[in-house]
Amino acid sequence: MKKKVAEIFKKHLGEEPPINKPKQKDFGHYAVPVFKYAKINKKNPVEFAKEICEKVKCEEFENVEAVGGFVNIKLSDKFLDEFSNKVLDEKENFAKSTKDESILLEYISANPTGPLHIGHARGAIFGDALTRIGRHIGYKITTEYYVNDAGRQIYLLGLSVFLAAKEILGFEVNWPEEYYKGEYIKDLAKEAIEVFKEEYFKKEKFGEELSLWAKDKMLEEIKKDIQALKVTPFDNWVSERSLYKYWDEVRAILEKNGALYEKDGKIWLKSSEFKDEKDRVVVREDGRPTYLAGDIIYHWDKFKRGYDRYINIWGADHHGYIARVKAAIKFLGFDPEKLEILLSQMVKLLKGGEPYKMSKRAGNFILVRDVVDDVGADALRFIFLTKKADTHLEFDVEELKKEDSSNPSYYVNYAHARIRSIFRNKGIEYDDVRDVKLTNLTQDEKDLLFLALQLPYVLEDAFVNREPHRLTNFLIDLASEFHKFYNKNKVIGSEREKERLKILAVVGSILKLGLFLLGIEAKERM
RNA sequence: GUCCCCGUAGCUCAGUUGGAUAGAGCGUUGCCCUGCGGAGGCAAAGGUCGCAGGUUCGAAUCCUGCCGGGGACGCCA
Repeated sequence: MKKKVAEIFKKHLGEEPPINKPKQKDFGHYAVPVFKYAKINKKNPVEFAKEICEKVKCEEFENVEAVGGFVNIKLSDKFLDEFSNKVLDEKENFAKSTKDESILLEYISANPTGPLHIGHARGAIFGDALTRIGRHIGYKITTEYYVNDAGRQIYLLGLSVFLAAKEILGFEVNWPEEYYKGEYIKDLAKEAIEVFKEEYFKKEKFGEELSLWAKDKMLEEIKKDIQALKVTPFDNWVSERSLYKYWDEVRAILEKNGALYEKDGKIWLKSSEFKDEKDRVVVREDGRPTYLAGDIIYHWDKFKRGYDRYINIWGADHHGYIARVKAAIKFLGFDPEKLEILLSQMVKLLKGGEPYKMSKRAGNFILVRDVVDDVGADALRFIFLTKKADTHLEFDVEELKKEDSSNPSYYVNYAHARIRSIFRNKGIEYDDVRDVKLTNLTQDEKDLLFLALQLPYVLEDAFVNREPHRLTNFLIDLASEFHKFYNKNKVIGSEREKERLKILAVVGSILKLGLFLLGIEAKERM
């Protein structure tokens, strides 16, 4: 719609001008500032706007007028009707598009040493919303979860389960400084006793088999958490452990490119040559590769798979890590510009005004599952998706339980349910009003319809900027416009009943599709 | 000390590659159902957009420097 307008202006200005939303509704649907073009043509902006005005008049526009240095445009009913039919014909396929870009999106990638906590949920929901929106508008997105199933943390997981099992069996246990706490460890320990038998835990030491078993169990839990959050299932699960066999090969490439040197018996990556503060160890004195080595192999593996773009969603606490990974990618001979790292900031959870504290190691973090059980996945998704992912977010779980307007997910759902209720009462469906011609639209009708038809641009905008919250806020706006309209204008029994039903059908379809792309179910009734 | 995020109404936050009189929800106050879902709507009140410069027709938005809040800076992963 916007594109069509831009094309009409292009004929007269030589290029597609910015098409803005006017600040005031009475100015029209679109506003085109012509200051820039007036300057090029050395004319007064006000005069120039008037000139352009005369040139762009056509049947697509009901009215075009110059105000100051702006050209304001009102779209014709015919134009709006055409797009409405498109919405009703295409239904859930509306605003679909095609793109050439292939994207590998890696997100969550939480350590398989415990269930997902609320911070992970934010990244999960953010990633899933991006995936849904991106796929809808045609990006070829592959989703991936990187499983950190190697290293010290996995050992610690095994140790924690081992000691917990000993304690259950009545042995005296000396807990080390660092271990995993929480009920889930005890649950794992109980199960481990059944699987590995009591004898196993009478020994002094445990083997890797216990760690790996516990890791697999945790991974199953994480998969359940992901499901509980209604996240689209991942395409790939990549194991860190399985990558180390390529280390020699990757190391050879790094050496060839002069990325490594030896010092103090360790091998270092010259990451400081690329914006990192200092060089980083990749192989320890004892020959064991560090976590960074694993990540270098992983990104080598990713880039070898040949995607156009790579997106990683990381917790904000990893931001210091970006420079070294990008440096490594450069040393491997790939283009680090293709890797985009999005950070999801901390979530501060409140309950009744009191702050919750989160800690990964301690047992007092907030489990995703608990919150989902408490408020539901939809409400949680909605609240996370109303804010930018890279800013701190604070919310009170009590707010999400409220079934009133203070809870935005109810507000939007209510608008949808209200529309569905109208059609239910009438005993008809959206299709039944598809062929109604929209003519002589009132200002209210136009405003509501026009807003609903913005969805395609909102989707592009939300994805390109990696900001799915733009879609969420759009839906809140649309719901609000609808409520206003409905309060003011009678639908059933009105002389414009058919036209209004068609408009509501469009709004209802858009609300449903928008919610779907956020991974939220649009309710028929509440 | 270095790096990242943030600073907009009492609170939580939007503000679309710089555009017209800066927005929403909550909270406060007052209204609106013989009208289809009042789980709504309308109105009032509430702002030096952290501060100071700069860029230009034009800045909450871009640049620089300060101030304030949060976070990260391992041979942990």
